[in-house]
Amino acid sequence: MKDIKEYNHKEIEKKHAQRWYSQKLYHIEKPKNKFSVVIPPPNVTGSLHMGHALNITLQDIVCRWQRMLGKDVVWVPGFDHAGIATQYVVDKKIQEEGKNRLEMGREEFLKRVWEWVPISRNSIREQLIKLGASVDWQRERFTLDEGFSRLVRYTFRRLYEEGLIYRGEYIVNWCPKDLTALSDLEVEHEEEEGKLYYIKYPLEDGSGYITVATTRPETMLGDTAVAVHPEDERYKHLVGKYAILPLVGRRIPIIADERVKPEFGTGAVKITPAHDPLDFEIGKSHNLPMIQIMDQFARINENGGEFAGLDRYTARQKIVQKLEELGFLEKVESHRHAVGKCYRCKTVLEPMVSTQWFLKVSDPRIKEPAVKAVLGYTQRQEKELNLQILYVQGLEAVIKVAEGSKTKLVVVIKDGIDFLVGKKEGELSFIYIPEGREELLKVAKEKAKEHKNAHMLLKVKGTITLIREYSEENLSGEFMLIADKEGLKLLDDNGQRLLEKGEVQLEPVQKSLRVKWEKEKEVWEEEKRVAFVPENWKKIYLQWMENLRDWCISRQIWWGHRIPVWYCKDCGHINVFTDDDFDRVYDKLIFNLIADGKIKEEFTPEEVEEVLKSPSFVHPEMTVLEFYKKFVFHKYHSTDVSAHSLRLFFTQDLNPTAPLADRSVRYKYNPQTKKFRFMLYCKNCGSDKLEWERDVLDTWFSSALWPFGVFGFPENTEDLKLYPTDLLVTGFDIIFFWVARMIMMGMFFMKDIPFRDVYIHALVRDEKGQKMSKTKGNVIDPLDIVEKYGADALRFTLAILTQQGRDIKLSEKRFEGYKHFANKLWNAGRFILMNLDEDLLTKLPYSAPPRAEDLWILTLLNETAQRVNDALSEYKFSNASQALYDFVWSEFCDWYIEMCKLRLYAKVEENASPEEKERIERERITAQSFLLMTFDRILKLLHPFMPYITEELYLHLPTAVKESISLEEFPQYNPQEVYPQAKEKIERLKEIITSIRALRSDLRIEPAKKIKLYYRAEDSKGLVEEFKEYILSLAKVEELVEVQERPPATIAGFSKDFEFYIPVEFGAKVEELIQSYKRKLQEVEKTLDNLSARLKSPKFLEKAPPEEVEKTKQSVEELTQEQERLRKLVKLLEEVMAEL
RNA sequence: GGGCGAUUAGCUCAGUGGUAGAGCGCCAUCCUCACACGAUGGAGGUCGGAGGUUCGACUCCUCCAUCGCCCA
Repeated sequence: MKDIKEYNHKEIEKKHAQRWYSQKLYHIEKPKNKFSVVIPPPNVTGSLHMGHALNITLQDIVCRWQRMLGKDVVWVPGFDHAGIATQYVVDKKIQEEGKNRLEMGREEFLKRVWEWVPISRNSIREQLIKLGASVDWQRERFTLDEGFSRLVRYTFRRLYEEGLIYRGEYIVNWCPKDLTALSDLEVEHEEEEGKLYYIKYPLEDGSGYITVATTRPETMLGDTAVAVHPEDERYKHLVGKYAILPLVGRRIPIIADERVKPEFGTGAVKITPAHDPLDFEIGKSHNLPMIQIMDQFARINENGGEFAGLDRYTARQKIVQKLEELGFLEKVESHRHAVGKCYRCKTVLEPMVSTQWFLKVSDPRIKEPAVKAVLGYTQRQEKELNLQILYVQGLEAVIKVAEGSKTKLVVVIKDGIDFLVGKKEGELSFIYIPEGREELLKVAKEKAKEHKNAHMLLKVKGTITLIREYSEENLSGEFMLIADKEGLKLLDDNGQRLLEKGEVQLEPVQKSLRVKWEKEKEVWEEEKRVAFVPENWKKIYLQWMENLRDWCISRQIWWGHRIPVWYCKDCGHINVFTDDDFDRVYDKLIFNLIADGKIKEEFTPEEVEEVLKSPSFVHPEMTVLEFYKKFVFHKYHSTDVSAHSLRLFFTQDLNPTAPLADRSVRYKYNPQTKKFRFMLYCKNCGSDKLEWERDVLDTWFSSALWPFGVFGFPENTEDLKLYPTDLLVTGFDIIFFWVARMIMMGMFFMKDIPFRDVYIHALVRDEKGQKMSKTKGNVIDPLDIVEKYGADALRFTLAILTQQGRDIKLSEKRFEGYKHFANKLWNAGRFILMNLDEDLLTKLPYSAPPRAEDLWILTLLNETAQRVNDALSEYKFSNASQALYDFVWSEFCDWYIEMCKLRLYAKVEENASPEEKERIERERITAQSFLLMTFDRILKLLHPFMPYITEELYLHLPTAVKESISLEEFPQYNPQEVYPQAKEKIERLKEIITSIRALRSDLRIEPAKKIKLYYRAEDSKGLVEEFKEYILSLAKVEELVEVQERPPATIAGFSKDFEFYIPVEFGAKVEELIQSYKRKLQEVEKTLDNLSARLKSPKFLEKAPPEEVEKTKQSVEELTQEQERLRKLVKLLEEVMAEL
C-alpha cells in the first residue's frame, strides 16, 4: 500500500540519468557474448537536433533490448571533429571579434578551436545522457584524439605504400569562401535561373566566326580550344582550323570530341581545361594547355590581363560588356542550369585545377571487397581449439536449474551418460566420454557444432530423474540434454521440449578419470554480408559503387588530421612518417605529440611532461599519457615519463659515447632557445631539410575508420574482438559519405565487414513535410521536448513514428499525445501499487486459482511479447511500440484493471461464512499477483522505449530484484501461458458489455447512472451467468433479469444471440436510435449482398479455396441473423415510439 | 535524362489476394474512489486515375497524374 503520487518526468529522469552515468551501469570491461554498436559520432559544431535524437533513440532501443536478451552490449559513444564545419563555426566567432583567421595564424587559430570544441562536446554529451543513451562512457572516443590521429597516419601510410593514395594535379571543386577543395560528394547541385551567352570567336583565316555558348563567360580568359562533335555536319569543315580568342588574342585550335553535346547551344563549346571538369578531361586527351585564371578567392589572376583583380562576377559583367562593345556577343538567352554549391556555406563553387591528394577508391582492391561485402560472400575461418578430453569410468551428473536463488528443477543422471560436452565463451572446451568408447568423440564434436548456442550437452542412454518442487518424475530411453541461455532442453524422439527456464548448473561426479589434451583446428565457413534495412538502400549503394570516382582527401584547412607527409627540399622525395619509423617508445611518443600538434617543433622536456601529464581531452579523468597507454600503445603499460627521464633520454643522443639507436641524431639541442628538436631525415637522401605538408585530411577519412579505430586498431587489442559491430544506425544522407567508406576501409584494413546490419532511418521533417532548418525557424529542439514532455515521451514518439522508408513528419502535438501514454502507464502503476498488500509475496501460496480474465490477460501479454520481439528483430520500431501502446492502454488498463477491481474491492459481508471470507481473500491475492506480474512484464517490455518511467516504476515493485530494470530479462513468448478458451470467453464478454454501453449511450443515459437490464440469451447464457458481476460493474447495471420476451416500455439491443432490454424513460432519443440501427442494417445488407453474390457465382465455388467458401458461407449465415435482428429491432423501436 | 519512393478517414500513418484499420482531431454524455494527460459511445473513406491478371484487387502487373528524394 503505497502512493507514488503524480507523474513527474523531470524528477525521475534526472535521478536515473545521473545514476546510470555515475554507476557506469553500461560499461562492460571484458565483454563475452557481445553485441557491439558504434555511435555515428555527432559533429562538435553545436548541439543535437531531432535527427540525432531519432538516431540515438533507435540505437538505444536495440541496445537495451539486446542487453535484456542477455548480450554484453558495448555501445561506443564519441564525437567527430568535423573539419570544415567546425573551422567554419570558429572562424565566424573570430570574425565577430573583428579578427581574421589568416592574420591570426594556424597555431593560434587551432588553439581557439580546441577551446571551443569541449563546449560543444560537453553539451552534446549532456544531451546523450538526458536522452537515456545506454552508451559505455568509459570507451568514449574522438576522431581527433591521440589514438585516432595515430591511426589516421598509420592507414594513410598503408594506403600510400600500396599505391592507393596519390598526389596529383586534378580539377577539383574549390570553395572560394572556405578556401579549400571539396570532394564530389560535398557539392550540392541546385537548379538556378542563369544565362546562356553566345560569343563569336573569329576564325584565324578571317573566314568568319564560330559561335560558342557558355554560362560562365568569364572563364573564356582561360580558353585553350573550341570543341565540336566529330559527327556534327555544321562544323566538320572547321575542325583543325584555329580561332582567335576575343579580348585575349590567343590562337586556339578547333577540335573534335565525342563528349561535346551537339544539341547544347550552338553545338560548339569553348574549352577551359583549368576551370571545368569536362573541359579538363577533354583538355587532357587533346594535350591542351591549362591556363588558370583565378586565385583562391575566385578573383581573376594575372593571367586575366586587364581583368586581373576582379571578382569572378564583376569580371563576368565587364567581359560581357566589352564583348558586346566589340561586337563579339551574339545573343544572351535565359537558361536554367544546375549550379554546384558548397554543402557548408552554399557558396557557388569554382572548378579549379590544383594539386591534391586522392584515394583511389575505384581501385579493385578497395572497390571489389566493398561490393562483395554488401552482395555477400563466404569467409573461411580457422580457429585453434584447446580441447580437454576426459576419459571416465562411471559418470554421474546432477543438473540444477535455478531462477534467481530458487532451484526449480534438479535432474539426476546415474550412469548411462554417453558423453558430456562443455563450452566456454562459446567455444568447445571439454568432452567427457566413457573409457574405451572413442567412437563417441566424433559424435560429441558434431553435436557441439550442431547446437551452437548450447553451453552444455549431454547424451544419455538410461534413466533420468527429474525432481521438481513437489514431484519426482522418471524418464528412460535415449535423450539429449542441452543447456543454453533459454534453460534446459530435452531432445527425444518426439522432438524438443524446454524443461525449465533459468540458470543451469552442472555438477559431474566422476569415479575415475584420465585426461587428454587435444589441439584441433576447426575450419568453418561463414556467410558474411552487410544487410541494409530497409533493403532498397542496397541497390542505391551498389549503383553508386559502380561509378566511383577517386576521392579527393586533402583539404586546405587547418582543423583536422594534418597529412603525415614531409617533402624533402633536397631531393623532392615524399616521406610518409608514422611512429613505426622509430624503435624506442619515447621516440614514438614524441613523434606522435609533434604530428598531433601537441608540441611544437622545438620543445623542452618540461613541456613534453606537461602535455603528457595534462588531462586527456576525451577522458579528463586520465592524463594524456594514461590515455596513450589505455587506448593507443597497449604494449607499453609500464612506461612512465618525467621531464628528468626525458632530458636524460634526449641527451643520450647527444652523448657521442652513448649507443645510438639510430645512425642519425634524433634530438638536436638548440643552445639559443635551450630547446630540443626531434629530427626527421629524408628516407631517400638523408637530408634533414624536410617540409611538412600543410593540408589536412577530409574528415570522412577518419570517420571511415571509426568502427575499428574506436576498438584500438592498429594495435591488436582485446577490444578488437568487438569488430565487426552488430549494428549501425544512421541517416540515408550519409550513405555515400560515411557508410560506403566505412565498408571500404573496414574491408581493406580488417578484411571483414564493419557491421552486420545497417539500419537507415529517415529524415525528421516539420509537420508540413519541410526539412527542419534554423533559417526556416521550424526546428523542434529535442531538449525543449525533453523538458516539456520528458525523454520517455520523446523517445516513444520517435519510435512509433518511425516507419521504414518514410520520412517523419513531426509536430509538438505528437509528443503531447505520447506523454499521455506515459501518464497512463504511471497511473496504472500507481493504482497497482496502491492496492498491493505489503506482504503479498509471502501470501502468494494462498492465492486462489486464476480466473478467466487472468488467463486472458496472460495470453494477450504473451502475444504482445512475441509481437514486440518479432518487430524488434526486424527493426520495426513502430510496430513494436504500437503493439505495446495498444496492449497497455486498450487491454490492460481499459479492461483488466477494471475487471480486477471486482476482486480488489470485494466487500466481505459480516454474516458471511468463514469459507466465503477466505475465498474472497484468496481471490484478492490472485488479482494482486496477476496485476503485479503482468505489470512487471509490461515494464520490461516497455523499457527499451521508455527507460526512465519503467525504471522508476520497476524499482517500486516488490518483485524488483536487480538494481536496474535494464539488467532484467526481456519477456519472451511462452506457449504454456496461452489460453485460447479464456481469451475467447473474455473477448465475447467485452462484446456484450460494449453493446450494453453503446445502447446506454445512444439513449443518453448518464454514465454513472445504474440501470435495470432485462436479457434473453441462447449460446451466451452460460457466459452471462458466469460473468454476471462483471456486466453489473462494467456496464453500470444495477440488476440483471432474465426474461423470455421484451418487457413493455423497454428498448432493445443485442450482441449476437444476447438480447437485452433497457427501460425507456422520457426524453430517450428513439428516433436517432432508429436511424443508427437503420444505418447499421444498410451496412450489413450491403456486405450481405456482396457475399451472397459471391456464393452464387459458380466460378467462385469452383475456383476459390474450400476454406474460403466455407468462411463466406458462415459469414453469410451470421450476417443474415444479424440482419434479422436489426430488422426486428427497428420494428420494435418503431413500436416503442408509438407507445411513447 | 536515369533511379527510388509516396498517393488509404479532416490530419499523421498502419494494413492484407478474401466483409477497409489505428492515433490525433471532431461530436455527444460524464470531474464514477489510478489517470480530465481521463472514461464511455458515435460520426467520418468509390483506398490518386485508367486499363489488365484473378472466382475475387486497396493489395499483383502496365500506363498516366501529382508530390518528394537521390544521381547525372
